[in-house]
Amino acid sequence: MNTYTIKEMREKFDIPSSTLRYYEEIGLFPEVMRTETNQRIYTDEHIDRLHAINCFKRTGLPMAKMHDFFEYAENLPCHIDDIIDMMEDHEKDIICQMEKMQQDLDHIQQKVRYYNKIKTAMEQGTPWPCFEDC
Amino acid sequence: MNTYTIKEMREKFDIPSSTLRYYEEIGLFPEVMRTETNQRIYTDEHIDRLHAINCFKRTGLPMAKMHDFFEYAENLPCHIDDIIDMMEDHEKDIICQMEKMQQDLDHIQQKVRYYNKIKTAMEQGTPWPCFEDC
DNA sequence: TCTTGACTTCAAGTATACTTGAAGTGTTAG
DNA sequence: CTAACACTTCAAGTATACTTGAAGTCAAGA
Repeated sequence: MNTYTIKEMREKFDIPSSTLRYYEEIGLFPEVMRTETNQRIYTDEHIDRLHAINCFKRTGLPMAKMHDFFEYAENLPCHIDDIIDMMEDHEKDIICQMEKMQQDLDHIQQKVRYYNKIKTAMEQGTPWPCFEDC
Repeated sequence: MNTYTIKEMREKFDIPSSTLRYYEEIGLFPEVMRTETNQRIYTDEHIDRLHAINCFKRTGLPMAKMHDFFEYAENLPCHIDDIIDMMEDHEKDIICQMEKMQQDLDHIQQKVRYYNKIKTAMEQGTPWPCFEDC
């Protein structure tokens, strides 16, 4: 099993050490071992956990729910239905977010086209397009 | 031009009135007119603005940048390049978010499959699958 | 050995985006 | 006409997710 210092962790994930200590403090991390001089030693388990946290974070799962998730995962026999429900709900939520995100992207691209047309019109002195033209 | 009370606005967008007042306070809204008794009157311009704010918000554009955007849009001849840059950057950012979101969705779907396999194994008393099986 | 820098704890501070409360004015149904 | 409720302002409070600072310990090179 590989081990990592806090420096290696922060460099691997490009996050401040304070964030790693914070995640530990709020109980998002499995127990972190220490050297004889009290410095943190992380393992591959922490690497996996941090990947999961980042995935959940990017997809908008609040930390309180991540906390529940990791608790369920540590006691699967009692919480198999809870964890499945949570993940299926989150899956639906992400799909919903992606659909909205696609629509929002369409709107932004429409704006890009519109303002580029205006720029062209400004440079050539032709009349301004209206927004509906896009 | 249609007009709307604060009640109509909050029902149309399903947001609290306080949010509408807040957006106005921080300058995200065009001037809001009042009745003789000082109550706010919104117009279609505010409807459009609120749609834009929601689109920007969902795609992670901070309010400070929305503020700049609306300022640029009100003075296009000076800021046509700024507004195009901002929208093209935001477009790239959204595309990047969508790619990550798709990967994150894959991970979540993998978890859903994995925990469902475990549930089946639990019910049938067969050995637990390992995570790599998914 | 000294000094520079990294680590530690713990408490307090910050950023973003609102939300709530108090105190007052206006509006409407019975 | 009064009760109940919606609106107003302004200041202060809240939630989430960290970040920073102070004070101290530890480590490694000149």
